[in-house]
This record gives sequence, structure tokens and C-alpha cells, in this order.
Amino acid sequence: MKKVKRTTIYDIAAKLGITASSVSRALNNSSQVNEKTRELIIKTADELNYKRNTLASNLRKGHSKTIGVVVPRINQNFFSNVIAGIEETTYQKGYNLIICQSGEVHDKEIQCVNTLINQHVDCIVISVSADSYDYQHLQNVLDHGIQLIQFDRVAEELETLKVINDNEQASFEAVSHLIENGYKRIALLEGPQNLNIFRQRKNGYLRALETHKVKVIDELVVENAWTKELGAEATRKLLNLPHPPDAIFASTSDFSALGVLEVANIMNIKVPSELGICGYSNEAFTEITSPSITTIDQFSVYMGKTIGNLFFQEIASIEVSVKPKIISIKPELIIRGSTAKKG
Amino acid sequence: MKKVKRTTIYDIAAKLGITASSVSRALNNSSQVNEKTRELIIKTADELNYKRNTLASNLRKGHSKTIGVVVPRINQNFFSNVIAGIEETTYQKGYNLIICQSGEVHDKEIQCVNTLINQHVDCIVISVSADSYDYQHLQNVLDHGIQLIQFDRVAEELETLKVINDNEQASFEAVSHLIENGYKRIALLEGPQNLNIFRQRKNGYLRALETHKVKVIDELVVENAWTKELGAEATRKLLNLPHPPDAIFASTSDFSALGVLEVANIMNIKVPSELGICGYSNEAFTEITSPSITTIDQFSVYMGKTIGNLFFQEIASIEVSVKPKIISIKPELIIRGSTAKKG
DNA sequence: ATAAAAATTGCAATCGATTGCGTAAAATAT
DNA sequence: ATATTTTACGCAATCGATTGCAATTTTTAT
Repeated sequence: MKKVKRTTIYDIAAKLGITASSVSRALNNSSQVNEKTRELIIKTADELNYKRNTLASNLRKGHSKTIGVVVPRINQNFFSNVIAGIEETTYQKGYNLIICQSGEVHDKEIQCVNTLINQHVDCIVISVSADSYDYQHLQNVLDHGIQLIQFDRVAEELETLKVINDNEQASFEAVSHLIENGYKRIALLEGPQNLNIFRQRKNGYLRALETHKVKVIDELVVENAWTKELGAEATRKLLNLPHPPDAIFASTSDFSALGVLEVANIMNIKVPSELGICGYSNEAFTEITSPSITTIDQFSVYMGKTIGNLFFQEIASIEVSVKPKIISIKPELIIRGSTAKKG
Repeated sequence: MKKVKRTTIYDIAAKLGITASSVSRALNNSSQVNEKTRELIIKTADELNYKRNTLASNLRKGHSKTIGVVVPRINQNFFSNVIAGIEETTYQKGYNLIICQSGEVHDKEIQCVNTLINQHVDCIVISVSADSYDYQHLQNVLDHGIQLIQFDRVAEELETLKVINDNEQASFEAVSHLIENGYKRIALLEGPQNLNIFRQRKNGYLRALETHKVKVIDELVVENAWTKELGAEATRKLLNLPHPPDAIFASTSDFSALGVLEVANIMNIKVPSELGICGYSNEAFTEITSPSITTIDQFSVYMGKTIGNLFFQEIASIEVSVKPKIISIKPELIIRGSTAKKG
């Protein structure tokens, strides 16, 4: 690439025989510049193909008009949707997004956060990685006076803004739905319990059983069945039990539920009559499996928009909000073919 | 948020009774600073919780170590995968990504590009939106001395770095596969022809027909069947023709192919025996429909990595590469159940 | 012990835009 | 025509880090 000397406000000023101050003011719609000179300046800026150097501007102004986002994986449906939502609301207010992925690795997450602090972003939006064990780096964000918004997977002990799903309630409704449809032995595929979202989903499961006076059976609760493969593996074990379950709630993801469905097909176990299946996330494919999979929609794009709006609302309020604000979005149970049994 | 005065190199210098120059040098691993003072400086920086102000640093250095990415939609599988790939290769070299989505709207695309120029990004990576009609804004990027890498959907007339898929060849292979499997009347669902990728896919289709001496039937070529709904609509029309097709190549996307499959199911037309279906993109769901859908994998994450590597390769080369470099990735035909007919 | 070379550190300008304060010019009032 | 208020613009400092060059100190060579 050839090095191009980009035109600055000084170039414009020189050409017009005025000061950079005036140019700056004209370009910022300051009222203390004559309308005629403003027009002239804008015209000249245009001719010279001037583009403001945002770095210099931000340095002087003390902020970056930039929001940092840290997610485990950019190319995971839920996260890319949330990001799209954030982008939509923030872009129109002149903010840019810097995106990092932690790859579910704690150390990289720390790195990402530090990079963003270095960038002097105005806000960091984060969903912590699965193996996060402490939150010093997040505290650090706060210490630097940077707004912090946690979403979905949050460190509950940190008093920050949070946008979450009501996982507990969603799980409760899903499992209640299974019970009401006649399923009696409902297994749970659970995720890493260090993540709050998975704890909440388990709690919802337990509460639903309790509410409907269904006994909890320990051997029907399987840890860490996060992926399709792990979901499949767990299902094989469950269905080979002396008393196999008649429904499986894959609280980790729809991928896990897909694994369940495939194993059921292979083992020639009929869904939904012999086995009910419920996933989590409302991935696109859940609609088109046969039978289609009952799941839970998290309104991910909406969640992103909520995050963006929350940020603006927060910087607009002069007063520091004393208590941490938590916005909880209620997910929706999408009932489909995989849970159609009526006992 | 409380305003926090962040510690600068001057604070460190003051505390140690030295100059900011030395602090800067120490923090940048310059060889011209005594090892002892460096240690002292680093220790003090740590105590004071110092974080370099990247804005100031970049302003001085004249670059931003930032790459701007513009895509139609962040939350579209292909794009989020490419972005993930870019992020992976660039992050480890200390580069950050600023992501924008054009929403398939030309004007917003221009806005995005301008914002990125303002940000003084070192490189802009873009896949143009469907309704782009001119490329002045891309020329503008070049004029500002910013590296420009186009991918997937590219403006061919612009001499820039490009990373593309060999859409023509992939389509050729897909359609050849259909012909070899005994399908005789193959319909094409095509995308907006102002996008080169869709033109190429059509060319591949035509070339395959020609190569195998199959006559092109105009009424079997349907414009603009991009989404699932449009794919379904097109299929209804096609299958109600006096001479309906016996295969449909949904060159636009797998979503379109899904629409085809659903309509076929509704109309009780057997796939693959009565109707062959081939999609494009290898979306996750193509594997789990019944029958599973033959499609084309674009190696999207790999494509992203290629883009990142290309950028570094380019800045490493001192000489300006004269001719525009084009990297073409060969997609792979994934043969599945939806095209299993043997005539 | 002295000269020369090398290693450290400081000084001051620079990157480009912004902004408080001061002054000249224009507009209005007396 | 003179005094007063507005308006428009310039001056210079500032944001924080970097870096060429000069000055000083330390090390090595003679």
C-alpha cells in the first residue's frame, strides 16, 4: 500500500487562510462560526476528501464512542444474534463495536477484556466463558470507570448491569409442559454448573418436579451433555437403563436435543409417543426435524437491542444508578411435535 | 459511571522521578533502557494499574491496529463463520476487529465504510450488499491508502485483494452430479444477478448443462428465489408446470432448498426419486432433514482465516504487489440423500 | 589515567482534533 | 458619531504516547 498523506483540518485551514480552530468548529456545527465560512469550509473539506481522524478526536474528547463485546464464539447462533441486535441499536447513535471471542477460555477472556480497556472503550458487554473461575478482570473494568454490561451468562456476585433470560422460569414451564402432557420420568441433560444459566435451568427443572409432586431421580440427571455428541452419548446410557426415562429435557442446547433425537431414531424408539424431547434455544433446525423439536426461544436479537438501549439509557442518566440494574427477558416455550404425547 | 482519572506514563514517570520517554521505552521493550529501571517501571505500572491508551499510541504511530469488517448481516451463518475465522488469525497478532452490518442496504454500506475510514482502520474487509450498484465508496477506501480485501461477494472491476469461492466450478459440479444421477430436467433457483456470486453460480449451471449436452429450458430458471418462502413459491410454480422439473438446484441458499423440500413434501412428491434437490452453503440443518440435503460447503471459517493471513502477508511485503491478488477457495459438493436417484 | 565507545536518559516536537480564553470586527444602541 | 454588545475568529494548551536527537553517564580500550 502506498502511504497516503491524509488531509487534516490544518490542510483545510491553510488552503483557506484561516485557523484549524475554525475548521474544527465548522465541522462540529459549533454556533460560533460564520455561516458563510462554514459553508466554505465544508465545501473545501469535501474537495480535499477530508475524513476526520477519529483517533485524535477521541483522544482529545476522552472517550472512544466504541463498545467492546466479548463472547465465547461469534459464530454461535445465539451470540451472533445478540451482537446483531447490539449493533443495530448502537450504530445509529454513532457507536462502533469491537468484537472479541474468548473461545470459552478464561485466559483469553482476560486478554480480550484488557485489550478493550486499552482501547478505552466506553462500555464492555460480555457473556463469560464456560470455564471462568474468577472475575477479577471484570472488577478491573469497573475500576477503570468503564461501563460493564453482562448478559446471559453472568457473574452474579458482581454488581453490574445485567441483561439475562429468566432461565429458571423457562425451564419450569418446559418441564411442567412435559409433565402435563403425561410424561412421568423426565431426564435432564445439564450444562456446566459453574455457569449460572445452567444452574438456573436445573433449578427450574427441580421446581417443576416439586410443584407437580414428581420425585427427582438422580440417575436421570446427566452432567455436561452440551454438544450433539455428548447429548447422544447421554441418551444411549439413559435409554439403556433398567427404568429408562420417557422424556428428556436437553437444557443445554438444541444441539444436544438433536443428539437425543438421532439416538432415539437409531434405537427405534418413537418420538414423541415413547420419548418426549425438549431442547433449548430455538435453533432454526428444530423446526424442520421430524418430529420438530419443542424448544425455548430466547429472543436473542431483542436481547441485543435491549443491551444497546440499556447502555444509552445509562449514560443519559446523570446520576449514578445506585443499585445494579437487571433486565430479565422472559423466554418463550415453543411447543412442537417432539412432546405431543397425551397420557 | 464515576469519572476515573486513569494513570498515564506521566504518572509513572513522576512517581519514579524520571521522564515519560523512559517509561514509554520500557513498556515497549526498547533496548535503550536499563534493565533495572525497566523492571522498576513495569512494577510501578502494575501497582498503578496502568493501561496503555491505545488511542494516543495509535495516533502517534499513524495506524490503528484495527481491521474493519462490513458484512450484510452478522448473524448469518456464513458471515459469522468468516468473521470468526478472521478474528482468530488477527487477534493473535494484536489486531482488533470493528464489525459493521450493512443490512443489504447500499447507503448503510457507504456509511459503514466511511465510519471505518474515520476510524483509521488499517484494512477494510467487505462483502458487498445485495443492492450495491456502484463502488465509489470502495474506491475511496483505496484512495485513503487503506488496504481493501473483498470476499465472497466482490466488485470484480475493482482491483483489490479478493478472497472468493469458485462458485462457478462448485455449481458445475453440483449440476453435473445431478445429471450423472439421472436427472433430466433441472431447474435453477437463482439469486440477484447484480451479485457476481449468483452470476457465477448460474454460469456453472449453464456450463454443466452444455457440457452434458442438456438443453437449457428457460421456464426452469427462476429469478430471485433467495429465501425459504421464495424458494417454496418458486417450487409450487415449477411443479405445477405441464412439464415439471425432476430436480431443483437452489443455487441461492440452503434455506431456499428447504423451501423446495417442504413444498415437495406437501405435494406428496418423493425426494429424491421424483425430485432431486441441491442447496448451497452446507447449513447445519441440511444434514438432518429427511432426506438430508445435498449441498455445497464453502469452508467459511477457513475463508476468514485466509483473509486474515492475506492481510498480514500483504503488509509484510515491502513492495506493492502490482496485480490484484485473488485467492479462490474451492468449495466442496456434499452429496446426501436428496439427490440419490439413479436413472 | 585518559580517550573513545557504548549505554542510558532527557528534551522537545509530533500525531490531529478540540476548546477555554482573549481580541478584533461587525452589529446594534444611544 | 460614539459607546456597547455580539459575533467571529485566532492563540495556545491539551489529550497520552512515541521518537529523533542531544546530553549525560557508564563501560571499555589504550
